[in-house]
Amino acid sequence: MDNGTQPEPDRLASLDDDGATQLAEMFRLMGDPTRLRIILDCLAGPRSVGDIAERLGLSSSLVSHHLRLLRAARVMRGRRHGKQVHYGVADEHIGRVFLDMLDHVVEPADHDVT
Amino acid sequence: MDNGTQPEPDRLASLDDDGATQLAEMFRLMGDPTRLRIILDCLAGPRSVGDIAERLGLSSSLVSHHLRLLRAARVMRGRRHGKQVHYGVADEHIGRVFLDMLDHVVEPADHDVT
DNA sequence: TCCATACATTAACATATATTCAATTGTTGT
DNA sequence: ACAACAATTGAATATATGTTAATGTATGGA
Repeated sequence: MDNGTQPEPDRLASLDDDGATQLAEMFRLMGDPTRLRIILDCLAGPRSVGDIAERLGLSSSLVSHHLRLLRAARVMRGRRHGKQVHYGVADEHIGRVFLDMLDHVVEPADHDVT
Repeated sequence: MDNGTQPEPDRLASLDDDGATQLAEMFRLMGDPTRLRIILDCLAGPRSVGDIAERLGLSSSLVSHHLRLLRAARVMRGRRHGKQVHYGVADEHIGRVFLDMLDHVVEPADHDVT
């Protein structure tokens, strides 16, 4: 493994500061354990707020607060089904992001600093 | 587009709370605009702290501070070259994560809530 | 060895964010 | 219309986080 100079497409290099901020906003949303657990729970399929709350041991209020943020950022989507609102992940890119990140986390150490 | 029930591998569903926290930690690191810009700048190739600072218009101190966090999380790696330390992205998964997220951000709206 | 450079670390401060509790809105069934 | 359940919202607070500035530590040259 060389880890050389230009291994990735340069769509990223061409990102202006504004685009970077937008990206960061997304990552920030997933950077909270509670929110992440909510997302992960819904990856398997749409769930109601109450269900999520119960399964994860959180208050409905808290779940709803987080979902509002995720909704606003189009990470998740809600649909009414009778009394309940079922939430699911907005698109498949989101799932990919998690899988790649998971690969990174799992990856063996191999880091010497200096 | 159906956005159905099980579109993603279930490696994610099998994540325990601890794994979720670990993932979240990674995302949190990328959730800061300054840090993200630092990472993006280094995606094209290893750079010294001073270079990064100058190119992004930040103080060396600030850059160093952020790099320490990124180093600790194995997102970035540093190598001494004489007086300077050149930083680069730790592995290629990281680059992928950005690209997928970029796709998500770019994706057209298509969201109706309720 | 002495000095200047390049980076790292620490501590202090300001800001932002997650969480809880209470009140409210919306929906279904009687 | 009323009661019961579900979800949302708002305000208050505790905690966490980013940023800055000051100090410390290696490195390379004279």
